[in-house]
Order: sequence, then structure tokens, then C-alpha cells
Amino acid sequence: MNIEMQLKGKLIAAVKELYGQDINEGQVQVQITRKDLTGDFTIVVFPLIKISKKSPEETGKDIGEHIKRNDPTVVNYNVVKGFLNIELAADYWLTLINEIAEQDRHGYLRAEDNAPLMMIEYSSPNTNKPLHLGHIRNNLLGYSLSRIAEASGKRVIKTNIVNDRGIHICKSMLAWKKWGKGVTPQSSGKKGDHLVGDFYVKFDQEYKAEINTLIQTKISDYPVLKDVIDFKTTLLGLKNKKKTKEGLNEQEIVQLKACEELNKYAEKNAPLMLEAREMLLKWEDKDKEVYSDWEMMNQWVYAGFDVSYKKLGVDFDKIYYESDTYTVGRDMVLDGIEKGAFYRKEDGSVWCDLSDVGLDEKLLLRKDGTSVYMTQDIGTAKLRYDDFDIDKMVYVVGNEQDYHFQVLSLVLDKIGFKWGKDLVHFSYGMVELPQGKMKSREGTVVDADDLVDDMVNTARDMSQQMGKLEGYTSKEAEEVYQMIALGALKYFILKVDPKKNMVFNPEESIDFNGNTGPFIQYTHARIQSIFRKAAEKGIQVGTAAPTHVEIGEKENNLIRTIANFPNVVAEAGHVFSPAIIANFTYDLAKEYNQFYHDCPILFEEDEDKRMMRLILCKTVGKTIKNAMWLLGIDVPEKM
RNA sequence: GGUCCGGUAGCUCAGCUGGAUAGAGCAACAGCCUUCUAAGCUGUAGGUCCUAGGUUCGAAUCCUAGCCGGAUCACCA
Repeated sequence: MNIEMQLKGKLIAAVKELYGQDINEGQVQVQITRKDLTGDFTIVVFPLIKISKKSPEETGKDIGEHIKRNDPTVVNYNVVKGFLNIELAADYWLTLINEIAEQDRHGYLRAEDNAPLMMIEYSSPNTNKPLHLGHIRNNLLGYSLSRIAEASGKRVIKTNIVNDRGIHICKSMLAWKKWGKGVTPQSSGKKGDHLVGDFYVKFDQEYKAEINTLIQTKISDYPVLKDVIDFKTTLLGLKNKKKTKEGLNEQEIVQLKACEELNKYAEKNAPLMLEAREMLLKWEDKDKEVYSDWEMMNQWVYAGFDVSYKKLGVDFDKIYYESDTYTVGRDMVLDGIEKGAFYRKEDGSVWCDLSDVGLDEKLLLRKDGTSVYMTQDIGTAKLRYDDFDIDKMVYVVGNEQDYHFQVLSLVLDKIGFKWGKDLVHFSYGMVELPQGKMKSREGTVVDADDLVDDMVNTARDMSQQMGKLEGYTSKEAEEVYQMIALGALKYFILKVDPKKNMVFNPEESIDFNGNTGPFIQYTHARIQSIFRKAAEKGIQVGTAAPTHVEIGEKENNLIRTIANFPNVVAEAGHVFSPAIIANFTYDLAKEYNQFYHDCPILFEEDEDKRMMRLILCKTVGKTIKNAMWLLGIDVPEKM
């Protein structure tokens, strides 16, 4: 039982005895005392004055006195503006820190064999382009969440669904066929995922050109558009005007409609798109040539992804491929028609009607029988639940897909899967650049590999300038550079509330000072340095601190913070937020640096005090390491 | 237009299950290395917590309305 709970119990007993009333836990508030006031825990007495029928000050004094009399660990109390601050004895805190010092995994819960099984899906890349900054946020969040869940006592399976089929893949394949001249990663020296991504871009360029041509030849079919000179600008202009207060006049409404119709026609009927569609059909028919090209190009991409994942330090327990799951999904959709959950339109396409819950109709199979995104997600879910005894399924996917997951949940429920309703979409915000959103057309997409490489280079430069890695081999030093670079990147991204959009400035934002990963890593390295020095000086570091020494303000802050770590882990696991862990770790590191600055450790002459501080250092070091582990960040011995 | 998310210092973000004087970092300015790692520490300056109402002992936090920004509503994924 933790101290807050104990205090709450004492408070309830005090109210009962003093005022003869029973109150429940919801009526009492115990919080950690603000740093600028004396005390360890604070009881808010306002909710109690109705019961005491006295002023907040008097009520606070009554209760404070009562608790102090009945609890030997409470040595003092004070009442400020209706807040009762309780001060605990130093030996209580020192006993506590000794208990914590014994544990290697303070704050973590052990996952028992029968603990709930949580499957966490993250990454989910498309095989038509390399990973970028957006994927980085996804991967880091997913990986960190899985560790937090593990430390919260869950059994965890990290999974990835690779988007290896669909029209987008056909686009890259088609472009490679047409313009690739047989180029391979080997022949070009290019990473496979980047090479395939280049052809996706190529397709898009040629496709756009075809759309324009098609629009020019067809525009004469629309009399309302006869005065239009630049189609694109007109369409964009009308769309924007529609959003303004002024709105569109009648003629403009007709024009916009015509524009959109023509545009859609062109997008659908551009020769390249028709070819890609045909290729998708062939692929679903397992056409020999298409299939072998597909397999070859996929291998290139997987090899590339493996490198990127390794660079980021993330991994998976089980990988699913949509090429395996989409047929399962298709069968389930067809099955759903028979069950009456879905229906077929005249053209042969299959739909799910969700208008009864205020949503639209949703397409599940195209009229040509090919699968869409939703189809494969249904199949993947089915396979996963067949493979594992999942208690909770978590999808780490961006918030632009909120609607998709709302629908998926309903669709799964409709075909009778009991787990459909309670799937969790862990929805995170977008990463933007200082100039705004990343746009591939404008070349502002930040490539994942490049970003990590840049960070490592920066870390290496800075580290070498400071020259604190003497005695390290170049291989050891290189490991530290990697650690720092990844620490900076991961911390920068994970410290932000996942739900929110965030701005990432590649040049300026990745700092190594202040509220950053390296700052925390540095604090850890500093602590380790103390122990190296202690060994040099022949100072023994015991296993427990003497409990009779006095503790100062900084020491008290540190102990209280560490003691709170289990609550922080539990909270982070509850609301799925690495940011909570990151903020905690920063606070701890900052407090430690203040302590380090103010209090001599090895130079302390009072042996008991020195021992107490060393135990404290040890515990802080371990807690930093454990907290950073939850973020997927390693900490160095030297830096 | 419907639905959802957000708006806190010049910038990037905490704080949001209602609690005391709204906090950090960056940037700016001023200090601290003959002592355990200065990637550190200390100080100064910087605020209409988008606006207006409401709820109450108490609102950045909850409710309503509005303003601004974003996402989404595809036979894309």
C-alpha cells in the first residue's frame, strides 16, 4: 500500500472521529505538496468544511493535529489557505529509498503467465515508399507503448501489418516496368525501399500529366466550362471560395460540379491508372509475371525496411502481410452477405450500411471483386485472433484514420466478432515541419534514414569536440554517438502528447541541451562517473543508507519523485502515453542535477551522509535507466 | 455542411479526473568551472491560458455559444 492511500485512510478515520461522519475515498484529495512549501503531502480541506462546520483553517488544524498524534511517521503539519500540508519523518523516506534501492525494476509490474494479452500493431508501412518522419513517430510510439504495457503487467505482442498489395504497389511496379530499364538495388547502389519509392513518384508524375491531357480533350464536353483557361486553378479557386463566408453563386456551383466530375473522370480513365487496375486484377489472379515481379520488388523493400527498423531500434514479434490476409477478409465479407450483414449492389460491389448508427455506407469489395483497405483489415483481425488469445488489440495509427477505425469496429461487430467493439485505435497526431505539412511533391518529406544519419553525425561532432570519451575504442565511441542521436530523436518525439499534432524542426529542434534526451543521458553518465571515482578512491558503496541522517530539501525532492515512479508507469500504461514517462524522467534528471550542484557526494565528510547520498545516486541512476527503457532509449556510462 | 481534434510566453511544449502565486526548454540578457562530467547550475525579462457567458468556496482545467486552425466524410491506403 502506498503512502497516499495510507494517508487517505488516516484522513477518513480522523473525520470519523472528529466529526462523527463517514466519508468515502472520492471525497478526499491527497496530492504531492508544491515544492515551494513545507510538507510532503497536501490534503485539500475545502470539501470537508461542510462536515466540520468550521473554517478551512480550523478544520485543517483539527485534522493535522489528529493525524500527527496517531501516526508516528507524521512529524509536522501546517495549514496554508485551507490546504493541510503533512510532513513525514526523514527515516520514513530513507527506509523507503532503501527498499527501492534493492529492486532492479522499481516501478515495473511483472507480467504473470495469465496476465492479459495485449497485441500492439504499429509501423504498418506501405511497400511503395521508404519510411519518413511520420512513420518515425508511429514506430517510436508503438515500441514505447509496448514496453510501457509490459511494465504495467501485460503480456505484449508487437505486430506489424505490411501493406504489400493493392493499387499503390501496382503503381510502382508499372512505373518500374515502363521506365526502369531493369534497374535493381544492386545495379544502382540504392536502398531497395528508396528505389521502389522513386518509381512511385515517377508514376505519379506521369499520371498527373495524363490527367491533364485527358481533361483538355474532354473539357469541351462541358459547356459551363468553356471559358476556363486553367482548369487546375479554376477548380482550386472554386473549392477555396466554397469554404469562405461568401460561398458560391449558382453558376459557380454548377461549374464546380462539372469540374469535379471531369476531374474524377480523368483520374479514373487515365491510361496509366487503367493499366495499374488491370495489373491489380492480374495480381489477384496470381498472374505469373506480375506475381514474380511483385515478389522481387517486395524483397528489395523489405531489405530496406529491415535496415531502417534496425537503425531506429524497433522490432516485432509477429509480422502479417496483407497479401496473406486480404483473401481471408474477402471470404469474410462474402460470408457477411449471407449473414445479412452486408449487401451487394447491382454493379457487384459489396457494401455495409451503417446509416443506422449515423454513418455512411461503406465499400468492402469493389465491383471487379478486388479488395479495399477495409477488407484486408477484417481478414488481418480474424487471423490474429485465430493465432493468439488476444484480450486487447491496439492499433497505432494516425488520427487521419479515426473514421476508418470507427467503421472497422462496427463492421467487425456486425459480422459477429465479440472483440470488434473494444478494439483500441491509438490515434496520434501528425508531424509537421515549420513550413507546414510535409509534401512529397514539394520535396519536403523528411526521410527516416537520412534523419537518423544526420543526427548521428551531429552527435559525433559534438561529442568529439567535448572529448569525454577518452579510453573508448572507436567502436565503443560510435555506439555512444548512436545512443545520443537516437536518444535526442526519440525523446524529442515522445515527450509530446501523442494525441496532438507536433512541429518538428530538423535544423533547430534537435538540441542536446535543456529538455532533451541527451540531457537525461548525460545525467545518467554523470552518476556512473561518480561510482567510477568512488572505486578509484576506495570508497565502498553499501547496499543501504543509514536511516538516522537528516535529509535536505533536494534529497527529499529526489526521494519523493522516485517514490512516485510506479504511479507514473501505471498512469502511462492506463492512458497510453509515453509523454508522461518522458516528463517524469526530465523532472527527475533536473532535480538530480540541482542536488548534484548543491550537495557534495564523494567530498562529503560525514560518512553516513555520504553513504545516504551514494545510495540516492544509485537509485536515481537506475530509475533514469528504467524510465528511459520505457521510451526505447538507452543510456551511456560516459558521454 | 456533418463528425472529430486542437488553440497556454517570440518559438517548441507541460499542466486539463476543478485547488494555492499557470510551469519548463529554446531564443535574449547577467552570473557560476584550482572540488564528484559546464551536454550542468543560478538569476533577469517575457502571459487577455482564443473570446463571451455559465456552473462554485475555487476554472487554463467542467458546460454552452462563438472565433481561428487542422483532420475526415473516395470503387485511395
